[in-house]
Amino acid sequence: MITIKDMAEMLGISTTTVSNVIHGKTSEVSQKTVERVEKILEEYEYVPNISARSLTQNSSKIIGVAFKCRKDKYINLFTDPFFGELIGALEAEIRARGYFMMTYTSNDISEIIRNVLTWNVDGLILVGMLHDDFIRIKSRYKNPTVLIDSYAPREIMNYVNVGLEDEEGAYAITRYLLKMGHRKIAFLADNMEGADYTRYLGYQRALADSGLEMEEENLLIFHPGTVERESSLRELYYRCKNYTAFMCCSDYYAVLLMNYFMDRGIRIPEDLSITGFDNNLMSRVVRPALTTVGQDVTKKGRLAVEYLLKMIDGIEPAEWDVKLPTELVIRDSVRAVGQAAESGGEMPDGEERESRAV
Amino acid sequence: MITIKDMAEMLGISTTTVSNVIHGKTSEVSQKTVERVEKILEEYEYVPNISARSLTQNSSKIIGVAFKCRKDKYINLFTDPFFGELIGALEAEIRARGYFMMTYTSNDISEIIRNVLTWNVDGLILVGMLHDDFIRIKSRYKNPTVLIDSYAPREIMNYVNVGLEDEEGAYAITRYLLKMGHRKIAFLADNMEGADYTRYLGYQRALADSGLEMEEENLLIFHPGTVERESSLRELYYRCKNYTAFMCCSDYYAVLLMNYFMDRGIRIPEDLSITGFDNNLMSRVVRPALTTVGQDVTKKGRLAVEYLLKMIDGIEPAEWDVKLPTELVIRDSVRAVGQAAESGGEMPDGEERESRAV
DNA sequence: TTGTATGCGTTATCAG
DNA sequence: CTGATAACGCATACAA
Repeated sequence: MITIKDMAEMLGISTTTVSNVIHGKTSEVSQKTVERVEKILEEYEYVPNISARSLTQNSSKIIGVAFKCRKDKYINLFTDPFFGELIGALEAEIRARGYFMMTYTSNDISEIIRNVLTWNVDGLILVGMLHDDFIRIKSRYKNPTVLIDSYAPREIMNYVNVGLEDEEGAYAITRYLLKMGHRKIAFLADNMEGADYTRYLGYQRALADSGLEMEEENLLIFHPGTVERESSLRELYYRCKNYTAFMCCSDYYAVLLMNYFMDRGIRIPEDLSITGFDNNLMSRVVRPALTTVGQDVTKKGRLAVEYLLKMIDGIEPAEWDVKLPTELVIRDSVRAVGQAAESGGEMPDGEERESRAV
Repeated sequence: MITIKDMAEMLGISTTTVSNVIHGKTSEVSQKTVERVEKILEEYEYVPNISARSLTQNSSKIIGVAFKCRKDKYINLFTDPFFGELIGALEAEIRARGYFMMTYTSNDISEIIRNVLTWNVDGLILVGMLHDDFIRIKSRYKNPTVLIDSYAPREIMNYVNVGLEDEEGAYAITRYLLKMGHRKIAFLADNMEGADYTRYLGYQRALADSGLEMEEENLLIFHPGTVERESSLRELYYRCKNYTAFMCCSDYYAVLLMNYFMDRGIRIPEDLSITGFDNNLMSRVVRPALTTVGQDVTKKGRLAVEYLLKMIDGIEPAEWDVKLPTELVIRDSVRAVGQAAESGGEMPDGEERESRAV
């Protein structure tokens, strides 16, 4: 590893001059020196030492990306296609902009804080954080920060949240189910805060707009990590006769249910309709293909980086709460029932079915 | 951000003493001073500046993880559940050992080299590298390096490869198909090098052990990225009558085929048996659930880090070519045909079917 | 037991 | 146009 000092000595000039050439400040250097320096730069394949640069610049060129995860989901977090795509998008955009990505996955906020401070990262992207987590981080880390999919209150300034139109997405798919004639629609989630709560709001509004009342018994709320248990699934299996459709808050749960039910003789969608949320790889791969609410995860990642870098450059973002649109993705897991079926079960509002492909 | 110097001044002592306390060299410091320093350390929540530390130690505590990807797969790489799980496992292990992970995803090797050198990473984990890539990287980067799933020749020393018993895995699943009475077994892959070639070898050996000849027409080799094209799928659809089973080199291709065929009226496994490779999320989620070859991706990631850190600590690894075992995962995508069917189609060798769950 | 001095590689200031 | 020189934060050899 050759250093600036090495090269300066070899050429018998000062480190300043070499540094100037490296940074393209050629107006301050004679043409001849520039050429000599550039030659040796090439020859020895000089690569700057970022640690040293960070020290003088007080900037690391690192974007920290911190994922808060449940303890039991530790290793598996990125098995979830959503997180996989997100991290891929973040990495691509961060590197395209000349920064480096350092990821921390932990359920221990103070560990995240330590890492972020120790590396003096120029900016921070936070995924899966709750309100309190964010407050704690912000109290120690002062650089620009972007949240992804958080529903933190707006008391704290100097942050941007990049999220999803959860309410509208849930509204759209519930409305679709209603148009297909469904009246007993179960709502399945594993919590009632943040995104899932907002989705619940959309679900409820759609019902109300159709003159339907929210019924307590249609709300199927489990604790995180418990839906996949055999006992939960069995319970859902017994109760599913009460509904004609399940609206699930994630593709994962939808697929889980669908397979459990199908393996036990229930036909989807003939006997029961099911919808998901996210438009994951899974929802495409499964048969019947899942009707779901789509989001552009790649765009979400790209936008998060874009906003963050703007803030790093000292530009105040125009928006503080960016919400990406959702899209109703109609596939094969919902069928028309009752009146809607008799009238031919045609698509409402001219929405078109997606052509099938993995 | 408080520094050692700040604290030394506040206490009226030297930076050396503070530094010693921080590093637990308390034998060299009086009990009283230790306490004073520790108090201020806590109070001001001191966090070391790694850039500065890297500079003096000539070690960054960073493990670089570089993924080589096809240009068109750029962003989507981690959508693949395999890479998702792998990166999760790597990150967890790296951090548990007190290091930091920096990821680079690129199809440009020189970019990867630049990044690795610029950060002076202590060790490097390489995924998806071809032989030439590895040679190039090694010519400039001298620190310990671990390959994952590479089939590079052994000329270069100072590296460990963590891979899979591809040959045995392919042998096992082909043998299983043979026992189930299949004779016309197509082999589907998108290349004929590295892992896929080794799998081909296993496939061939199983046929030979059953006294069967490899037939040219049973080899379905496409170019990378072309299998998913409509034209390729159509071709496979037309040709599939010639076979009773497809052995695919990845779960992804198996699921792709299965859905394409099923959507066109072919029943799986009644009309056609299909097997995959990897035991991905997808293979579990799909119906019929996929019979496949399983591997422990999390363990693979953990082992890679383990070997790398050993080398960083100056310990010569006991093995240079670690191959993790595979496991035959029997689910529902293969049925018994011919004689095997008549004799009841029972499982060979007492292998048991896995109970179904997502 | 504690302190001084030096160097790691880079950049920036300022004087020549 | 060029070059000393100091500074970033930390660790360590050596001196006291």
